Amino acid sequence: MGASKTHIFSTAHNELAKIAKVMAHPARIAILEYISKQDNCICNDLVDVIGLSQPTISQHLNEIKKIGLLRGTFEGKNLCYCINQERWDELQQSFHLFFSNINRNCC
Amino acid sequence: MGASKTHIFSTAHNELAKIAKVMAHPARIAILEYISKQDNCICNDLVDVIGLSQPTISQHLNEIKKIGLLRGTFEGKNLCYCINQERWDELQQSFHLFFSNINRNCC
DNA sequence: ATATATCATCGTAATATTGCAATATTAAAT
DNA sequence: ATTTAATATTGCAATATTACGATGATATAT
Repeated sequence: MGASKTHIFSTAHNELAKIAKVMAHPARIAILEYISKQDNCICNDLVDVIGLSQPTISQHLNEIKKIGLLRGTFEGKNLCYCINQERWDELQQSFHLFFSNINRNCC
Repeated sequence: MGASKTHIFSTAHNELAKIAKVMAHPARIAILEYISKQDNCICNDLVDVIGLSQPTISQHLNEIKKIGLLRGTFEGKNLCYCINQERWDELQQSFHLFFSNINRNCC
């Protein structure tokens, strides 16, 4: 085995799990936090800030990009990107809904 | 490699990543949602509800337990548990803080 | 006491993730 | 055109995760 049986779960459950998976690594949390606090788009300082190799940072950025959290140009020299705020708000709302939906009468 | 370099990240980043990791699987999202919506503690219906084998469900429950999200007794027959609401609120707050901390002046 | 039901643990196979060195690609600068 | 700087891709090794069958432990029912 080793692969998740995604087909037996609802789209909503798979979606939230996918988002959580991106956040399930301290490097990606650190990257997201760093970018989200910047005044401007950032370019080439993440490798120094985070402390992982350039290929590893690049891979982590790609995971973050996959769920639509980054805006910017991704070609050539001086890649410049920042948080996609609409998407950011969507994710925040997804987690909020998940955690809000609890039955306080239990136990 | 294969293992995360947790030592180079802050405790806060590692903590949030650890929580997200638990949520990074649709089965665990489904389990958490199901339990959190119940009126009473649940016992032996998760295997049927989720659709994974009993050992697999047991493992997922253990992951959820590790971050303190479950309350109840865990030995013998008729295991009975529900959501630890204090911890639930803590996690909600953690995600809320993470997503709130964004600089809206960028780009 | 024995059987039954429920949950945990062990062992194992399949797959995914993490990380980096080496290399490739891209665009600007000289 | 060549060099240089920034990012992406490839390939690989180490480790982690997912899933389940088999088995073990525990408590209730008969």
